[in-house]
Amino acid sequence: MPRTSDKRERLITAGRERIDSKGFNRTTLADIAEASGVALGNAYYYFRTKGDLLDAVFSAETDDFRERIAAIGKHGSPRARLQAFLDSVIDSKEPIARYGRPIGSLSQEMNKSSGSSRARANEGLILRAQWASEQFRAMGRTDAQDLGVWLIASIQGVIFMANAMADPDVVERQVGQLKA
Amino acid sequence: MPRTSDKRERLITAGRERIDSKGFNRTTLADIAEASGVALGNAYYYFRTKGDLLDAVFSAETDDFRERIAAIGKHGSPRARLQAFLDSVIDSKEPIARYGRPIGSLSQEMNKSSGSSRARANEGLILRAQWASEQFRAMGRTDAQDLGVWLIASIQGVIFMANAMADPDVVERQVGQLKA
DNA sequence: GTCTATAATACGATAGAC
DNA sequence: GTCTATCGTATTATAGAC
Repeated sequence: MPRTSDKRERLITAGRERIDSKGFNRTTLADIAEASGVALGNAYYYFRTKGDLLDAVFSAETDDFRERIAAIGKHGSPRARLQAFLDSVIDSKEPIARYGRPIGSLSQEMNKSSGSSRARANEGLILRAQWASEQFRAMGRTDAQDLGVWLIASIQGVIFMANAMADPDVVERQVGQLKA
Repeated sequence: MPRTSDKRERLITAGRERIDSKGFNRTTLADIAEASGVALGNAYYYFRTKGDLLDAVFSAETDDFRERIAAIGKHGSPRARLQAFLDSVIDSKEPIARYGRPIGSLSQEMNKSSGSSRARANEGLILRAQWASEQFRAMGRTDAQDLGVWLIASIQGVIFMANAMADPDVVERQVGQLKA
């Protein structure tokens, strides 16, 4: 018996994948547990409720985004950073068209299960907008705030349409336009 | 005993309102039935399954959109028509920021309950994009198709952000920008 | 067509042995 | 820490009287 196990992490990873593709409400704990190779009852050793697991999923997603912008931070100019960010969106065009699930869209789905989840989901979106606004500000734009919100909104919208049209190229063409 | 009753329609209207505000998965049939003043069991006389009711809700929403563009059609120029459409979005900024529920966002929530629902939800989005593309085409734009998709994507994205930020003015400012 | 039960099921959560 | 079994409850859906 190992003193430490990676089950907690496996649950988060599997939860993230299932929730991304099916949505929170339609993803059951049994589902996540099975995908993780963890017994249903055992999952409750790691998370007191389903909502707690969701919170962990959101935190993991936010951490990932922070890592992404940290990596992007190496690019010299704010403009290059924004473009690198858009490139990273294009890179995931296939899963986007298939699942159509920007992390933020989850925020609309929840409310009841865990009071903090909605805030946590929105946090991801707002964090992105803040980061984008910073880049625009560094570019000397006076309307940086609105521009940041606009950029993230546009990406969310494109993801949405690409999913509705089931066409990954929509991501590429539209985000390509955004870069200009 | 009336030969015809408006219960079917009442169920659709109530369903639409509840689903708009709470989402499909968290809206129960008992909930809709009560709001309609229809007994739970009786609802099944009108709709064989919950998914069937959802389909009817989507059809109603699509019909509404067709009416809206028919009314807008009176405006002389395609440009004026597009602007009238954006105005209609701004007009509903409060419910948008509160519920954050563009009809299209439902498409991500469903799949299981009724196979056709997802297609039906996407249909609403695609219809909008087609209409917008037509206007751009009438304006002589060669990239009309992409522009139409872009416009609808932008609106969806803005609605999204406005909801995340719980700020109706985001709708007004961002859609105002789109008009330019 | 409409109603009041109630069946059937799905799912979150817990109990308790190991 | 992990497992199997099960409880409690919410919700879709049906049965059957009127």
